[in-house]
Amino acid sequence: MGLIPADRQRQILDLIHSGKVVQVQELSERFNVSVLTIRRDLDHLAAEGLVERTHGGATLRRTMSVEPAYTEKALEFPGEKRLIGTATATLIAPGDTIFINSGSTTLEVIRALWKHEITIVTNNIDAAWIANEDAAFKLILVGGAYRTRSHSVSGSLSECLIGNIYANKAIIGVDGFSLQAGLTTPVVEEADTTRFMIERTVGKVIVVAAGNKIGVVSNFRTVGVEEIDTLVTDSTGGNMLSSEELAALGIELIVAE
Amino acid sequence: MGLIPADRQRQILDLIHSGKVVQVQELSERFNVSVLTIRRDLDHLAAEGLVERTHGGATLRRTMSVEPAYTEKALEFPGEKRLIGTATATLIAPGDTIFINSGSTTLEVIRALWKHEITIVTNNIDAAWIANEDAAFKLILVGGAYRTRSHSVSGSLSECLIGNIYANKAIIGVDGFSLQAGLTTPVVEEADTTRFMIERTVGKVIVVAAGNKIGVVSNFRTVGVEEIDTLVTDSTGGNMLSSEELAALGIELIVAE
DNA sequence: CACAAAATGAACTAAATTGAATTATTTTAC
DNA sequence: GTAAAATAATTCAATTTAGTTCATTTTGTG
Repeated sequence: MGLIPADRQRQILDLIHSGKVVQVQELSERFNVSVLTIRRDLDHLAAEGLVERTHGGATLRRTMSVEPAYTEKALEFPGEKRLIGTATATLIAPGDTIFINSGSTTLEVIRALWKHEITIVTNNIDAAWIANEDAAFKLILVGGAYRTRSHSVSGSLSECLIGNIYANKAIIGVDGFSLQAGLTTPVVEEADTTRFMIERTVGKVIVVAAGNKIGVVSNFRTVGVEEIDTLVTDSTGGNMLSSEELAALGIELIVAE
Repeated sequence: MGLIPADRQRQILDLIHSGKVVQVQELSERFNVSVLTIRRDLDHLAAEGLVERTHGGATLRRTMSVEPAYTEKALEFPGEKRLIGTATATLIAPGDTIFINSGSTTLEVIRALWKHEITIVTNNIDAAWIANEDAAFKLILVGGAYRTRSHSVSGSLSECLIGNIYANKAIIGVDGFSLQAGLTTPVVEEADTTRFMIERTVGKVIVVAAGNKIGVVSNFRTVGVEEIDTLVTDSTGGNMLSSEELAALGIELIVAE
């Protein structure tokens, strides 16, 4: 009865994304299939790089050498991202022109900004779905080569448009935030575009990062932490960093909760 | 009492959009047709990139979990536009780099091109929904100010990116096509962007227009008919124009049916 | 009306999924 | 450290689903 493999695997993925560490035994009872079937499901998901297999179950993937598919990431920590979005929106003043790079966290910031009378310049194509006729902000999309995995554009073609704009704030999402290694992402084009945005920003550079990004180092460096003015994170991230240490680097810490 | 295939497939698509996963068995009972027919329906939808087939059913494409309401919206003459899209796709060769402007008809062309190994440069942001990991084309989105109404970008910022590209074909959708007034649209920025695309095209300029656009004159002129090499329209449009008259202007007429 | 094209379903073969039994491996307990 | 328990890998048979080919029905067109 009941479920086809695709459906079962989707539900398992949802469980993992909602924070749980799933166990083979447990899943076997929940779906009324043998442990063998569950094991094969998890192997299948692991082969696609969606989860990380462990003994007795599976967890969220921890290494980030390949760019995760956008929709997988968007489901991680939705509550925290929304809080970060709301907190970040309070830093924005009417009339601002803001660079925002791609990522699910920065998309939440854009969502929180929808009644602000500002100009948003972004390479996050999903911003277009938030900009409807009721949105108060003006949206300028950066052009360039479209990458399916991140729903964003980047590359050298992007720079000719960004080069025509000076913003007075930048909101930057990252895959890794480390005091030693700085801001890092798994895709070199994304790093280039983000760096170029930061260069063209005359005001504050605000980094938004959920707790699972803090202390992480991905493949390509965007800029060092010295370029950063403000870090907005969640309580998990706040516990991993000290306000004093950041203040010494000239970074203001904001914990969204 | 049957449903025509297109209708059934549309309902299946709706089910997938609301419930994420459908099963062949289940659908077979619901629509009172054999599992074989359902399988063929799902294959058909999968061939168009609308769903992802799995064992026992089909799921939403993982790369586009939030489809914009826009595509659900009942379009005018969806059948004719799809025919025009398919007919236009046959004019495109592997390796081509193509400018495509915005509009629902050109979006259908992009949909028909999803398995072509080409480079598409467009200001139609909805193209991002068609470009998923299975799409064969490379997508370059033009940047610029986003207009909610048309889901497109245009304006002076667009031109710096277009100015870096020479395409060997252009596919142009219009709001009005008239032998006297040329190509016209209701938005001046859109006219500018389209004109700039045509200027940067070294090969054929292909206009796609459903029959209801033929003989219509809108507010702003893009270019005159002398700039056009090919017109693709439906049977309604074909009846309103004579091949000979167009040939005298150097325009090839293609009627999609 | 005749004809071509598409849609549908039946019969059959191929492939994938599933679970049981068995053996190997890792983890846990002592 | 070793033994016991749990988890994983392997092989195999049963079941379900998918792919193929063909005949029948429906639809569209001149």
